Amino acid sequence: MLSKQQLIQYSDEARKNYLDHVSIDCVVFGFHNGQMKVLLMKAYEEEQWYLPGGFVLKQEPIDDAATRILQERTGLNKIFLQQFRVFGDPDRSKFHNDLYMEMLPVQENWFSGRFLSIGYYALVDFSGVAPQPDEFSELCTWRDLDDMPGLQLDHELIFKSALDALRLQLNYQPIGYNLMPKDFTMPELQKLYETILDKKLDRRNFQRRILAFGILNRADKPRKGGAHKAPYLYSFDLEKYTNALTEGFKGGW
Amino acid sequence: MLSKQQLIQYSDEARKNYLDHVSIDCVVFGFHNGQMKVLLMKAYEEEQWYLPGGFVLKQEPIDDAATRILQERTGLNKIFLQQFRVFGDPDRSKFHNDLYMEMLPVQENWFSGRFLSIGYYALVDFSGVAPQPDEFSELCTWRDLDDMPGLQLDHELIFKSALDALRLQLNYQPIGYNLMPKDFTMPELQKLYETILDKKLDRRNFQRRILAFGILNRADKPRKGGAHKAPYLYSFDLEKYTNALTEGFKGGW
DNA sequence: AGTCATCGTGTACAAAGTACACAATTGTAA
DNA sequence: TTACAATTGTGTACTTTGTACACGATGACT
Repeated sequence: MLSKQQLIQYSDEARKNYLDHVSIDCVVFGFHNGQMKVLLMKAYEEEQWYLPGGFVLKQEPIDDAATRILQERTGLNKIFLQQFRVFGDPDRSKFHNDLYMEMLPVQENWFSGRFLSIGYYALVDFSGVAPQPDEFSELCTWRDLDDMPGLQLDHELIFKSALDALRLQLNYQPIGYNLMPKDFTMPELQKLYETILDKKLDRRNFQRRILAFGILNRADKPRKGGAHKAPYLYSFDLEKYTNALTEGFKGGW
Repeated sequence: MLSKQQLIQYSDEARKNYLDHVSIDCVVFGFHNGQMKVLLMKAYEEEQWYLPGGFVLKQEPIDDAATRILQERTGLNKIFLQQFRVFGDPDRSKFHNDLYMEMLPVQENWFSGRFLSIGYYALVDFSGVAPQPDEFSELCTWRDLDDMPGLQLDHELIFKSALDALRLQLNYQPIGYNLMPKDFTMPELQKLYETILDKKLDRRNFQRRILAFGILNRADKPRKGGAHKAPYLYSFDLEKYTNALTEGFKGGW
C-alpha cells in the first residue's frame, strides 16, 4: 500500500506518462527442478500477492509495454510474450479504487479510475531471471504452481486464464524453447509437459511424438554423472522451432 | 466524415459517457446462400469501409459493450460473441486523428487521442439480422467474404485476425448453431465449413465426423421440393452443443 | 420412361494414437 | 566385486482416427 505522499507523486507521474484506463498484467511462467513456477509480487503491509504489471506509455505499442514491464521485473530482454485476453469487468479494480479513494480526490488519483487489463503470459528461462521488486513491492519471487498464495483483485482469474491459454497453445505450437535450458534430457522435457497439463504421459509415446515434430537435435554424448543410466541431451533446433511456431502443427480440419 | 458541428457534439457526449482510449471493433459473420458474409459500414463521403464498432460506457463490462454495439447494428439480442485480441498500435487510428485534428483542439476532440481496440467476432443468423446504419454512416450491409472492399485504419488486420481466430475455434469447438437456420441439410452445413476453411471437404467423411460429435438431431422427414433427391434435415441439439462449447473437443494431449 | 444432379451409405487402406515389455547403463549397498 | 534398484533407450501389436473412393436411390424435368 502506498503512502499518501507516494500516491500523490505516483499519480502525478502516471497521468503525465501513461495511457489512462489501461493496464497490463503478466503471468510469467518458469520451470525449475521439475516444478512449474510463476513470478509473483507482494506489497508491503498487504497479505495478498499480485501479478507483475504496469501501464502503457502514451505512445507505446502494447506489446512493447509488456516487454518493458517484464524487463524491469526479470532483467531479461528477449521474452516470449503472448497476449491472451482483456479483463474488463468495471469492478475489477474496486479494491484499489476503494483503498486509495480517501487519500486523494478522484481527479488527481491515478488509482481511482477504472482499468481494463490486458493479460499477457510469458515463458522464460528460469535460470536467467533475477526477480526484482519495484519501488512499491516488498517481494518479487517465484512461486510453485501448486503452492500459490491468494491473489489480489481478479489476478486469480487472470492466472487461471493464462494457464488455459498455455494449455491450448500446446496443441498447435511447440513449447519449451523459452522454458528449458539450452540442453536438456527427454525426461526433463516430458516433465514440463506433464506439469503444464497436470497429468502423466507415457514415456515412450511422448518421446516419439515430440521427435516427430522434428524440432529437436540430439547431442552425440549423453549426460554423465546422474545416478542412473546416462540420458541423451537434446536441444531445440531454433530454425525449425520458430518455423513450427509460425506454421503451427496439424489443425484438425 | 463528421462535420465540425457533429464532431463537437459527439466529442462532448462521448467524453461524458465513454471510457477514453478504448474502443471495440466487431467482425460479424453471417452465412447465406452458401456464402460467408461480413457486416460492414461505410460513412458518407468516404471511400473506405469499416467494421461496426463503438466505445465502452464508463461503468459497462466490455462484453456488454460489444453486445450493445451489435444490437444497435443488427437488431439481434442474443449474439455469439468472442473476444479475440487487442489491437494496440499507437498509430492505428492515425487516419482519424489527422482527419479531425484541425477541426477541434485536442483536449475537446474525442478522435484526437489514441485508441486501443478490443476485437470481437460474432456469429449470427443472417436471416435474423436487419442491418442498420448509425447516425454517421451511409451504409451498413453484408459483404461477401470474397468480395471485400478496402477497409479503414487497421480494420483489414482486425478482420483477418478474426478469421484466423474463427478457424482456430473450428478445431476445438462446434460451430454452426449461431450461423445456420434452425433446420438445415448436411450439404449446407458442409458448405459453411468449406467457406470458413476456404477448402473443399469430402462429403462422406465430413458427415461422419460431424455426426461423431453427437450434437445433431436428424428430423424424421427429409426436405421436399428441391430439384433432386430429398436431403435429410438436421438441427443442433442445443444442450449437447453448449456442452461441447464449454467442454471442447479432443485436445491433442 | 429416361436423364441428370444430388443424396445416403459402406468399405478398404493409411496414419496417428495407445498400451505395453525388455534390455542396457549407472551409482549404491552388500 | 557383485547384486540391486532406479532410470534410460527402444520396438511391436493393437486401436482409433483420418482419407480415398464407388455404388445405388431419389426426385424434378423432359
